[in-house]
Amino acid sequence: MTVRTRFAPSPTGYMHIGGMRTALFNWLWARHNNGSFILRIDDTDQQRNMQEAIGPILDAFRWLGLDWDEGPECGGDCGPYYQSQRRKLYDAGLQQLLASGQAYRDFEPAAETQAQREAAERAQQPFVSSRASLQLSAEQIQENLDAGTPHVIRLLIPRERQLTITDHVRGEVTWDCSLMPDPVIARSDGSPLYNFATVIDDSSMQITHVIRAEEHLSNTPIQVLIHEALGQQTPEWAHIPYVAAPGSKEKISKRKIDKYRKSPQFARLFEMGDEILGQIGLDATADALSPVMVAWYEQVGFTPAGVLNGLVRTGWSLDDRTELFSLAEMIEQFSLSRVIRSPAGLDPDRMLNFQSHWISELSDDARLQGCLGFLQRGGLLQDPVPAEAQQLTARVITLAGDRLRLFGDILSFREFFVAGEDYPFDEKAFAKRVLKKAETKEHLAALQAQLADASTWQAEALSGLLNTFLEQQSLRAGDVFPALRVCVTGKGQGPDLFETLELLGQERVLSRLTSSLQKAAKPEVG
RNA sequence: GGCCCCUUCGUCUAGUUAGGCCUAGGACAUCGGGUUUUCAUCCCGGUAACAGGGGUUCAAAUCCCCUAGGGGUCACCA
Repeated sequence: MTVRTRFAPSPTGYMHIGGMRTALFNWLWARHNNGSFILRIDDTDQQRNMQEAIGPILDAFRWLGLDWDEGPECGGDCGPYYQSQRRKLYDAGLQQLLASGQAYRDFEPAAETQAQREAAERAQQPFVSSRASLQLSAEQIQENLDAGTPHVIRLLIPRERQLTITDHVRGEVTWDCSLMPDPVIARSDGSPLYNFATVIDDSSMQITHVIRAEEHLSNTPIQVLIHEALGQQTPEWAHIPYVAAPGSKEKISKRKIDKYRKSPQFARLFEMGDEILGQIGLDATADALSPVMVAWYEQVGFTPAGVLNGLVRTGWSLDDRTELFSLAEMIEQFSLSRVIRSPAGLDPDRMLNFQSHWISELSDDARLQGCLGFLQRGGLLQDPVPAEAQQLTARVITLAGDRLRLFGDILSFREFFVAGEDYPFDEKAFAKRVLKKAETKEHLAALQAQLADASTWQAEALSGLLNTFLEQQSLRAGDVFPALRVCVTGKGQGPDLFETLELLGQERVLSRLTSSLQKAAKPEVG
């Protein structure tokens, strides 16, 4: 039998990082088995702008390169793929259960049921349905129906059952059905509830493996019972642990972003993001854009491979040594049996580490393409990027080397993209490397004269010039190089100085040196 | 509170199914050293864990029991 897995998001308008991990596991299991991956929109209770609500979700899949064989946009043999359009199927299932007596119309007022539930809770007893409506005669039921008395449809739980499932990650899990209330499967307006619609859909879409977060574990006995009542085969189950917030065991949630901002584990990631998002005109404090959302990673310049590797290694491992997985390797190696049982916290440091690895695997051109958009949005490059600006960018990227961990990091090399001095200037570094020793200014002035006379402005020649200068003046590299760097880049450290000078160009180096020396002459100003 | 799940270094994890190869391995983070004009990279090294208590056994991270802690879920949400 071909494996068919599904991911069934409700249209919320964003893609949660934990949900993405669940989707990835489903996708990997399908691909690993040469099966199909289905995307289904669980919108039984939503009535909002669908495009707006599912767009970001589909975008996240597309960005990560996770394709779906059936679902929105592409359709498929088991469509439609929106629950809101599958009402006929649900109604038929409901009729079947009603006819077979495995479900019943419950006319008990909701307030009454609620009161019973509360009473049971107060008495510290498990709550089970009163089933008062089961005592109604056929005539009474018809009268109620004719009178339009509101009622829901409940599944009749077989209370004598002990129900055991064999879960791919939890093993055997057993429930005592005598402790379960009869679940509502259709609202008083006749519309189906999640547990019921899901079962109908999983069955009619021939889903073989339901891989979902463990918060659904308690829904499983109900779903098994519905499958059985309908005479359907049950899919195989795999309840994977939810993704926890860094350094905690709590499910990561978009409602706790303020708390995460203050957590030491998360701090670095937020800082990096804020720095970048601020420069490209996005609101870094918006709840919709945080490391809880997949979109955030794209917006700050993660690569899909980095995010994917991070996700697959939270809650799953191959063995005791393999950390790096390309998408192809994940497909090859993924298995449900090696999913971890306990919740795994999202680890920002490892995310970053995987990201640095995968960005370094990219071709020069891919890195260039990734960075250009950030420079444009940051206002440092025009929209059609002029050829020479592209060349410059490519050279800055090469120079930056592994300092470029995110595409968005290119924005921290602003000094190469502006003609004037509109870039951050590290005053502390300036004070330490330039102002601290009086003679440094003289050295820089002498050096500037030589740089002004330089006829060839290339790294190699500049290296020669600078080293010769050191010899002439009997100085050490540390006496001049760091100072020169601060003067022309505003930074206390960075990539190779000679390459930096070459890329900056003679004109900018000289003018920035001039203004730095002016500044040094009157340090009290500013 | 009921039901269910989980518990190995700071973090992600290997080892638990078939007890001995585990004086518990790896990775990330961290600390120290080396390379480098600085930073980053890279190389070398260090710190650091079987939740607790009882059993069973020649032998337990691994099996059994109890306790504790953490979490999920208890809707006419999904």
